[in-house]
Amino acid sequence: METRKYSHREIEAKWWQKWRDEKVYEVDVQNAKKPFYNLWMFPYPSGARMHVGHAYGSTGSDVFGRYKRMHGYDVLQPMGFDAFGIHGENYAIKVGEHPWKLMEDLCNRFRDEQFLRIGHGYDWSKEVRTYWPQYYKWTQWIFLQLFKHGLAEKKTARVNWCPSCKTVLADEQVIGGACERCHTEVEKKELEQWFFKITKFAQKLLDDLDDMDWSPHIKELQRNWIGRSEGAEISFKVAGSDHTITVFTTRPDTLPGATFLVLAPEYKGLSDLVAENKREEIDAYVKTATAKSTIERSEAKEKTGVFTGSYAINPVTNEKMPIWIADYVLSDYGTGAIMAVPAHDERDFEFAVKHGLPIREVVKEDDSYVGFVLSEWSKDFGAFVNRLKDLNVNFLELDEDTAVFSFDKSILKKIVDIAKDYVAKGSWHDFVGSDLTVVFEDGEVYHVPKYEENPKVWARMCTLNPDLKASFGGIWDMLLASKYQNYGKVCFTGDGISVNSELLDGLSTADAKGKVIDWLEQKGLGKKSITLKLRDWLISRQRYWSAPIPVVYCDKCGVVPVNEEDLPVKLPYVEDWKPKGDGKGPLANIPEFVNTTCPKCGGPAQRETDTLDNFLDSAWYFFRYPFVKRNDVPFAGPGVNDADNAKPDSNAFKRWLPVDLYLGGAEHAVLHLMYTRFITMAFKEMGFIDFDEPFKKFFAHGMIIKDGKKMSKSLGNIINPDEYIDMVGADVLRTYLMFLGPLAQGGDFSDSGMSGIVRFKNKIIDLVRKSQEVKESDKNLESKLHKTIKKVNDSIESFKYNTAISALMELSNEWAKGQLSKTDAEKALKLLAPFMPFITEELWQEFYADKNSETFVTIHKQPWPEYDESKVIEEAIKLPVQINGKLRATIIIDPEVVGDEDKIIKLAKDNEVVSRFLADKEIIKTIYVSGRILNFVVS
RNA sequence: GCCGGGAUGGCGGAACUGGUAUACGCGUUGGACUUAAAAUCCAAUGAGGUAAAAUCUCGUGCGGGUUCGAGCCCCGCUCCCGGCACCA
Repeated sequence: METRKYSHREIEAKWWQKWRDEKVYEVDVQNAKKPFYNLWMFPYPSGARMHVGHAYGSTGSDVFGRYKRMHGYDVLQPMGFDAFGIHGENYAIKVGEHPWKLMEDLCNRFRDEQFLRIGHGYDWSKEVRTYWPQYYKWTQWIFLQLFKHGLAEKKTARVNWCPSCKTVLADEQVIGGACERCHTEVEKKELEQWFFKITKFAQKLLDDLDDMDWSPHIKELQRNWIGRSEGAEISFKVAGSDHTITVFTTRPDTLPGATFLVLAPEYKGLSDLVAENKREEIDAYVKTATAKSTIERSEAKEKTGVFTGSYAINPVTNEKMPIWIADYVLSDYGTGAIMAVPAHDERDFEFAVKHGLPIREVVKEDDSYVGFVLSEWSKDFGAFVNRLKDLNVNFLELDEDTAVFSFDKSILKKIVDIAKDYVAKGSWHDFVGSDLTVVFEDGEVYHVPKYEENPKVWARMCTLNPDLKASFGGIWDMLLASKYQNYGKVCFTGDGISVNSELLDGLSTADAKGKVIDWLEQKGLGKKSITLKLRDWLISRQRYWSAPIPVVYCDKCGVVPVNEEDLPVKLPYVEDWKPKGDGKGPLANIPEFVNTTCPKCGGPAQRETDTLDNFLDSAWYFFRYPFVKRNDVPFAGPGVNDADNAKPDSNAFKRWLPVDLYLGGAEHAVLHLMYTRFITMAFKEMGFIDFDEPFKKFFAHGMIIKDGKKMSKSLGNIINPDEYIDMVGADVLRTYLMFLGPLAQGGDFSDSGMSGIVRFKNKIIDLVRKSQEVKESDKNLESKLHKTIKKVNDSIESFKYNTAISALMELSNEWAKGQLSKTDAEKALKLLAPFMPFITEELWQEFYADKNSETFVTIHKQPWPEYDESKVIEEAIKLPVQINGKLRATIIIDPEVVGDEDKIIKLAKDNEVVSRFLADKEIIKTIYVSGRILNFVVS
């Protein structure tokens, strides 16, 4: 057959232009009948081109959108650019261009040279760019709403300062003590800044997660980030003064074991507690400690600290507790002060050992959980050793009363069984070896690693059990001589039974916590309390390329918000926009911007010169897309604009939110995704919307790496999708990327596998062409087609596009050997359309489109093929036959007799191989799983 | 250290609810076509075993367990990836 040439360059350009000109993917938000909001995280341009990672995620989203569109949904797939803010500005500094011009150029290029060519069904008529004034006007409007509702406030706090980016950062934007953008180590500074009160919603942010249809690991990351800890606040009286010190602890049950208090060097009110003769020493310590960075502090090998000279009183024991300051206590978690319980906290323990502070044990490990050797080893000892010798157990006798064993873990079970005999006989209560400690309690087996690896456990065992210490004197002495000697003292951090605690004695940790909290509440000394790691969202930035915070400072009226009708507060175009690092934003140097009049009294006033964190821009952009044409409201919802509700179209508007499906990278789990949830909750609280969560479903796609490493500019291993689009076409690149593995997993980019996709594409072209004259499909091939429809449906819906593609490849392999009718070939073509939008359009237009149609009709809006179970032929089943679980034969059975167990057993027994294996054997049991497997259990 | 996720041929990965492990693709080898190459097509391809076979043995990171039967479930490890990290 003569084959027409399909140049991917030609046809791909032809179709994306056609789609654009015919507005194929534009959605009428007001009149859409079946809305589906399909969102992918818009990118931020921080380089010259998009890389293949963007192509991967966006294709993953587009495939789903196309699938839904062919199911008759009005799929809104908008796109825009998160081009305001620090990442773009840093790039502008690097290339030495003004961000206004640079961002406009970059975004145009991303859109026109990359996104359009890759064949995504984006509705560009709803494009959003966060730096456009018509967009950031509403970002500022949101700030004003939060301010008016008490969700934004200006306060002084110790904040993160990035010396390289020359701005403050939110906690979420500090990764491992370094700036999220430039990886410079951040400093802590005490500054007055604007915050959003995200902590107000902490509990809701946590609770909602339980029922949300989000990738589970993302939910877990958010839970960890919120970091909820339940415990108690306890107040301690300072001896000889009116002061009290309040601490937070998750272990109020250990209060009787608290032997000293430790305050952070930044503790407020510290100077009131310092004894005169200690003042100099303390000042010096505070000075060195605060000069250290967070990283330096956490990496300190030794726990340093200084005694203040003051004492607090332990309310349970009435003993004096020295008050120390030490930099291992963090000022910005809890109350900045702790009660130290060295017996049950490793850090306190280390500190106590170093500074010679008392250690009081108040929790004992529950004996019913771990027990030790109690009885005489001599009893049945020799017999036991003999039995172990047969098992290759290394036996080492330290002295006549002390025995150490080592053995391979593989024989643990056998040793346990032997030892159990002795336990059963009453000879021993437990069994201990040097490799393992095996404890039987109600048949349970516990296991403790080698003492060299876990000396703490051994030290604890010996301390808690004097008998053990006596019988293992050798090991005990070795421990004391070793580097682990510090652990010779008890430091048990788990739950157990309270001891030495008077009112709590004998209670389990959980009960003791409850009881001590009741006791404290009665005495007015404390209460149940919850502490979070999550802190309020710091939104001030001392940078140029962002939306100015819309407030002014008036000498008379104080902090005054800008009137809504005066928005946007425009970011002035200036030549000198680079950050100075003086703690003020570049806007502070522009008098025309700074000097204004007070919106309230009309008097002279100064504008706020900090700008908004760009994460606010992206925290609400999905609200804007459907309503981007509306300049009167940011988005439509019940409370946004009452007048709007009077319009007949308002309901149509509202149907688009929340977003049906959001796809994006996991790297935004605690930044962007937490902020979007907060803003949505704030909108709800302010009455603008009537739902709590922004996305019905969120799916995290994986990352594309190169040779096992992240793609990065510094490694120079960034893959540009453009060259592949040139070389093999967007259809092949898309399908190749989706074929790498499940979408959640990402993949390692290597172009070696791409040739398989090229072959597959060419094969489909040939097959569709050859089917044009075929009137009727082969029955078995039609059956395969319908199985494929089902498989493709299931695979796409669970984002396992790789298996959808492999199912289509299987179909093509069989199709090459048989005939599909012209109509069935169209079905196959449609199944491929989400992956290869261009070639499927080309073929469909050539062979299937109505040439007389006046309007343009596209394959991408054709109905998706229906799965017809009646077309699926039940083929003869190859039934595996096992004997004792081993495959011995497969028998071919008619699908009609699948349910007839007796007949199948007979058939199996007639099989030559089976009968050979069954000869002379007694069948004990026969297991038949209908149509799946037949297993004979024989003697 | 803590919390997640993972480990399957030479490679990327399949495998329904515990039921024939390695689908699909790449690569490799051999063959056809060709003057030749590319492209295309056909065949083989987990390891061992054998003259060749075989439903002969072994095989889903390691050691155990449950089960007629385990890649999948349970217990204990190792390694890799991601996140958090002196968070009381």
